[in-house]
Amino acid sequence: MRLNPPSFKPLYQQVVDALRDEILRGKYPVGGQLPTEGELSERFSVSRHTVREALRNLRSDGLVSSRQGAGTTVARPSAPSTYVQEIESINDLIQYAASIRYKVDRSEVIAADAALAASIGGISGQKWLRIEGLRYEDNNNKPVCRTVVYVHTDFAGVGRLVGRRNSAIYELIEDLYGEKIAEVEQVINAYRVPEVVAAELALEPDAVIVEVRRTYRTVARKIAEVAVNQYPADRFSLAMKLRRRT
Amino acid sequence: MRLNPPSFKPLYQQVVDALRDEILRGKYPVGGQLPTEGELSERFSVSRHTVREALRNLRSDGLVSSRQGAGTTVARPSAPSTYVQEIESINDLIQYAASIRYKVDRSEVIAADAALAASIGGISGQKWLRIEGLRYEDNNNKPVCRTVVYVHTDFAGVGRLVGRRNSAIYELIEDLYGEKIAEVEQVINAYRVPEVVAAELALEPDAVIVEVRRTYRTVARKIAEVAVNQYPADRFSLAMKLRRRT
DNA sequence: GTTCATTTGTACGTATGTATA
DNA sequence: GTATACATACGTACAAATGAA
Repeated sequence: MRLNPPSFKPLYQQVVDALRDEILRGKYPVGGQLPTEGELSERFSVSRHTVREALRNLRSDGLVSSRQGAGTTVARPSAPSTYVQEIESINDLIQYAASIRYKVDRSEVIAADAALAASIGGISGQKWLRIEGLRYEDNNNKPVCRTVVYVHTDFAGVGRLVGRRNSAIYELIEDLYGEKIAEVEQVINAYRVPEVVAAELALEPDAVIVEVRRTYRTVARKIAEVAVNQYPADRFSLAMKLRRRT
Repeated sequence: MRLNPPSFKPLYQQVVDALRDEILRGKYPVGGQLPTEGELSERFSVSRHTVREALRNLRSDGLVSSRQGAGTTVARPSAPSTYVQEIESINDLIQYAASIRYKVDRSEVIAADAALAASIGGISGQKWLRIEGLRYEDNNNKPVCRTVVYVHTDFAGVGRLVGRRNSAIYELIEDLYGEKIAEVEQVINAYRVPEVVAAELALEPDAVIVEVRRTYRTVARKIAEVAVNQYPADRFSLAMKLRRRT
């Protein structure tokens, strides 16, 4: 197989497309070896430099992994869906958030009742800035996630920036108040969708929700923010990779 | 400023370190311009190729962003917060497993059909040792989890030890074969319980399942084992703590 | 256990294309 | 329109890790 001369894509992108397609079709099965850079260079009639640029792209998509001396192996048959969260660091949470639109529906200061206090931590009667909104994928009117964030009133000043600046709320807290987040606790649950949420997310009444709740704590272990994200289960999966210390 | 000759790091990494440090110290403020590739090349006395490799690294960390014709601008003042999974070793993943009984129901070598191959990775027709079982809490006859493990046939010898020795399957693989697990990928999904699983777990037909799938890979990125755990959602939540690296 | 061919990683040089200001 | 700066793409060479002989 050769590259298509009348294509106006860059060469390396054509190589990416060709290899991605072949991986998806099973020509190079998961766990199998890709041809060496030299072989690919010869086959596509491009320089090794161009092949390496293509492989760099595939690696950054998580499709293949290369090891010096051992070649390049296929890690996955296709790129993870856009709804998949890949978590290796908290940074990945932000990048994920950056790619989708966030629309704030309500923003108000509330006092926690007993149920909420138990749910997010803190004491009954404590005041929180509650920000509720929906997240949308580009060019799609169906929301992919419902988000309710509770911000400690000490940091309520972030309220006017949320939805404007395209950064995570915890980053706003760090920027505005200089208070560093030291620890994030993440809890995952699943349940049948409550009626009110089904309406907002345009789901069937018997749909399943995955809830990802993140509690952000400062170095003093004070809760700065609690973010509750509700995803339709059929459009969500959470992936994380754990590497052994070397 | 020049690079340090007695350093044993790759040149491009030294450039990364130098620029990262300068960005952090405010020499190049957020929103400001980095010197051009040509200038950096001259200043560090390295080729433009090496400078580009360094900038590629900074870009992938989200510190800078480049636009053709317009130069490279600083996007963030510091490396995006490096949080790490508090899970110290992969071992902590299955720590909970020790406290609950595991009963193997079936253990057999199977050939993966297309669906299974797509699901766990690997190619259609590939042979796997399939171990199916249920987990019980102490003093409770209702199972808390259904587990299906697929072990690469290279490590099929672990089959006779599973359920006898009270250790994780991946540990058995390491012990018996000396093959080290380097990486574990964990994927979480939720869905309505399939009929056959509902029966095994004694669940209502409309119950919700949380599935935690772990793929264990060797240093060569070969899949050694895939473990699929299915929990009733109402009895399950997954918590993890991410802590900022100091 | 050592050697050796293979394969990716690092690093240099050069040239041209294309978006930006 | 012109100069600038990054993007793409060719070439070469050697280093380092891997795995098999």
